[in-house]
Amino acid sequence: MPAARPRQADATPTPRKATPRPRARPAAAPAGGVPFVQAVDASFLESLLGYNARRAALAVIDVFLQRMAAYGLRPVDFSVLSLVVHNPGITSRQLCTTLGILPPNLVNLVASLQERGLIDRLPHPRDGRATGLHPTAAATKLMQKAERTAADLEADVAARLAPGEVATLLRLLRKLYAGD
Amino acid sequence: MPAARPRQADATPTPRKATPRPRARPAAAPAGGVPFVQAVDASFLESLLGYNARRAALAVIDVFLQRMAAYGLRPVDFSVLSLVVHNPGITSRQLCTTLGILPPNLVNLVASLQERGLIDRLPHPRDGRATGLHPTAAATKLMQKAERTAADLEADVAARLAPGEVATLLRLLRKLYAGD
DNA sequence: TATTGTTATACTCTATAACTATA
DNA sequence: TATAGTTATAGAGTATAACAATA
Repeated sequence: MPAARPRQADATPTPRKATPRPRARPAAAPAGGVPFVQAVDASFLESLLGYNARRAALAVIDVFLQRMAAYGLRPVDFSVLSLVVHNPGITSRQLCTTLGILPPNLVNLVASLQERGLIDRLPHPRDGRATGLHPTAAATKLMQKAERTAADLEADVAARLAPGEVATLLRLLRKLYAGD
Repeated sequence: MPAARPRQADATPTPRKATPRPRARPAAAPAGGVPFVQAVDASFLESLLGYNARRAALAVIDVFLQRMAAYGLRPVDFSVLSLVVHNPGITSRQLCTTLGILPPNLVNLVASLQERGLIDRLPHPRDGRATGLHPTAAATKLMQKAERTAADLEADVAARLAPGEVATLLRLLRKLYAGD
């Protein structure tokens, strides 16, 4: 990464003027006037996988966010707790690798869950450098409900698709990021 | 949101102790000892659409980010410029609605593109409150190459899928966020 | 020497309130 | 009054460098 990308820099003073644009395919404008847009044409963007995958992810995650608020869990909290419940003794490093979180950014997240009484931290039995993360009884109970809610949400979203399309979609999505 | 999430606070002293966990399905640990994890089980998360859609989006966008760096364009810059090129005279409001960006966050973005000589701003011919955004010749030239690069990238990603699966994937993704 | 976990820090992204000019 | 654009600002999310303890 080259740095921060300056805001006010300059490089190009932007003199270029406002070429009257003689008759260059007006978007939705009259004859020779300044064109304006009535209906936005986003067809090119909509042809891109990244654009569509991001929009779909945001739509699903938005619903996820709303329903998990009842448990005081953001998506990342849910992900971490789910992994801890299903993998008692998992280390921070393993969480980071699995979820793509950087270690410094996991510290406060885990500390917060510990303060809420959802995670116990015990010395790792094989590696003195590491700390094992263990679900408390409260966490196990909470995640039973939360994962049920997630499954319900999944069913609701699946209702937008035809039977079998959910499995197809999951399979294709996994093929996209497999190996990353 | 309750605030900043305290660092060392306390609230719950986390006494809960380390329940020896008699024989409760050890993740990968021996008999009665503290369990630890050898291979992380992420099967539940991997069954969720949101999780997979997000990972796929991030994987694709990451490649996008790398290749567009050659043009000095982040994904959002590409999206904005693409819409401006295909919709000369589009307004900030129309960009925000199409891309899901909040107006205050578009201001510096557009200003930056204008400083780079890629966008001209002209008064809207029908609405005195609005400003039409127009591509400069440099922007048109740049986006011809950038959109070609995006199409190439699309083909590379599509190589991971069988013929026809890309169309299927796009169709299913759109069904997920349709109406949002 | 390499790795785990941590602190401090900085940059980016996203969100809200409030203001102006025009419709 | 409602909308387009803007400013200022706050809050998440994400990133790097550097350190202590252990492997």
